[in-house]
Amino acid sequence: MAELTKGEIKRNALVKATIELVNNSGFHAAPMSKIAKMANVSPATIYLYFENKQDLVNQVYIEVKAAFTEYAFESFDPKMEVEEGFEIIWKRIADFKLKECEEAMFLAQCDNTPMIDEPSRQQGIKHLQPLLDLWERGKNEGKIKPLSDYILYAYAINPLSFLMIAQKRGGFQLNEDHLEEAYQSAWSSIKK
Amino acid sequence: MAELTKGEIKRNALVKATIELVNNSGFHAAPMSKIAKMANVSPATIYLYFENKQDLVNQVYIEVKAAFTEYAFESFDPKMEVEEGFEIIWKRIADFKLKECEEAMFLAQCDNTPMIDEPSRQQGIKHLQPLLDLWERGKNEGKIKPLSDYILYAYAINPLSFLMIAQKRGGFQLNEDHLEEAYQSAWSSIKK
DNA sequence: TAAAAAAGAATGAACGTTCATTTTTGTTGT
DNA sequence: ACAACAAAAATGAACGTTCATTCTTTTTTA
Repeated sequence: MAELTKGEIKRNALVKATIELVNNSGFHAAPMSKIAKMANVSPATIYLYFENKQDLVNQVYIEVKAAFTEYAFESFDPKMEVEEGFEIIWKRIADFKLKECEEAMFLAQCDNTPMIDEPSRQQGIKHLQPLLDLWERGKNEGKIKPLSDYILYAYAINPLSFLMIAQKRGGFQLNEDHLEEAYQSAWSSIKK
Repeated sequence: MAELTKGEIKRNALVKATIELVNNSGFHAAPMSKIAKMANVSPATIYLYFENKQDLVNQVYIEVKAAFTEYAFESFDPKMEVEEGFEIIWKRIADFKLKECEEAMFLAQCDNTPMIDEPSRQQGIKHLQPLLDLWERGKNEGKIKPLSDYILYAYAINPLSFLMIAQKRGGFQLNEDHLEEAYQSAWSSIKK
């Protein structure tokens, strides 16, 4: 297994506590003292690993985003056919949003607020490149509508965030059938 | 024209300032003192109109949501054909998100964070009923896929929020062509 | 046993909220 | 029409609290 130093363990606990507190209370009600307590650490210790609160949140965002995209592209190979590649990526993303619900919620919140500073946001976007490349190829091969990447993302990927939040908030339960329906909606809104 | 009392004017200024500050800095960096200053009002005056900061944000949310849905359904008539009704509502919503960008951004932020308390959130959802009714009818008439309202919303309406935020953040410009493409994507993902 | 990591207590700033006054408004009697 | 005045609205300063961050000391590591 991964050899984690004591420092890495503490840092991970801080990251996890930050995600949990920000998810459940929002940035404004996630004070450093609570984050420290939840991570079983002194407030002062946070400053051994992070410059300040903004830096903490930025770093958590970048790391979670990286974990998200790594998960998304894990079984994807750029040599795949466009249809297969998209399906695999889409389903991995759906998987992530359902299984790693806390992380996904955190990303959704960051992506819709001024919580994260601009450089970190840019940094987070970079990892999506393989998907954009796949779409580019799909457009060239006449398999995907020649739409802006923003529109493709809005209709093919982003709806999953909405569904995840709806699920988390109550009532609605996202089951296997729903997921297949959602995938069909996603694909049919971008396929040529 | 509307006869506004001095109090209503002040209250409106407070609402506007809240939206602007929360949009640009987030709840955590929108202190009452700044909201007051931006509304040209003393901090103490806020408490003549709102119980406390949470109440202020809740009320602003409910009011903006009400304005949003009123705008969305303005030219809609429940007796319309399903296709026409949906197109009209969709385009009004798109209009709102582009023209009343500040209000729409505020709603998007509220809908993706724990900023608003649960009762106010529920209150905000109620106004969407005409759209859900239209979908219900569309399903009965075999014109709309028999999907959960959540999924329909996720694919037909919510993508507009993503596009609006992308536009606001930079680079991407949402023009007439984009809008028509987006509408086609929206309709094709829910039509039977 | 020296250096690094961690802790808890301390600090000053900033926050939400309230308080004691002042200003504005609207009503009354003349 | 207006002076007198009570009620309402609005204010700036002040309050107690909480926050992010730092300082000093203790504990752990190597």
